[in-house]
Amino acid sequence: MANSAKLPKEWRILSRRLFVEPPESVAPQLLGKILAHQTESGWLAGRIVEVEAYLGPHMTHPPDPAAHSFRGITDRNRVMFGPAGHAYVYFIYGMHYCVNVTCEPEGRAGCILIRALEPLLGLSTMAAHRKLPAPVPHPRLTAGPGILCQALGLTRAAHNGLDLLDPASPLQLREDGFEAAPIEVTPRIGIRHAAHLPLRFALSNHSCVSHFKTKKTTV
DNA sequence: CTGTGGATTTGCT
DNA sequence: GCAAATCCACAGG
Repeated sequence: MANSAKLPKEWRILSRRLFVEPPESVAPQLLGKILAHQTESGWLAGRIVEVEAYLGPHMTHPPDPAAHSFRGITDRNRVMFGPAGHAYVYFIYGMHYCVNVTCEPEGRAGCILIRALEPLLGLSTMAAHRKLPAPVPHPRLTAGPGILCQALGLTRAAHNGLDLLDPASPLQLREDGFEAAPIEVTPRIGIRHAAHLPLRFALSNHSCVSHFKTKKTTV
């Protein structure tokens, strides 16, 4: 009973216009926005504090071989080629889900990986999803692309392809007027290809940003 | 603190 | 077969 049946009315749904653009320009604008998931135990929500942009195959200056869309459409990545503002959820390393927001006009791929949240709503349910005894330090709840999906209860089967900008959707992106600054820009984490591109965006010095290891690069 | 192995889907070679 | 947009448990210094 601790969680809300409704989201605060001052949290507004984002405009789809924002997402019908290249992901490298949308990504920094997602910082400070809110990802919210409606579950049987109420709404779970967190503020986005770290994201990465992944460019579609139409982008050649530079190309982005790290993106799942780089070699074209597959069963897994199909929603990335659909309309903007939808959820692309994929399963990785046999273990974790990661959630992205699709960008670009329909027919073009491009997305933004949500890498870390600051928990806002439903913290005890998040702790239960994480199988950790509450109270859990906030970074242990949602600082990382895999664990934030675990905390919010997101899966490919249930959430891949959902419209994030529909007020009737169980998974939504909203804003509350939070000013996201200052922002730091760095290379992306955990990739080998195009590892030098400055496509990771995070709120500077935020405690819920993920701890990261940079991999060996091949390109 | 550092390093290593395991969980086991998806898609390319 | 194998690498990947990850995380955690556990071993050792």
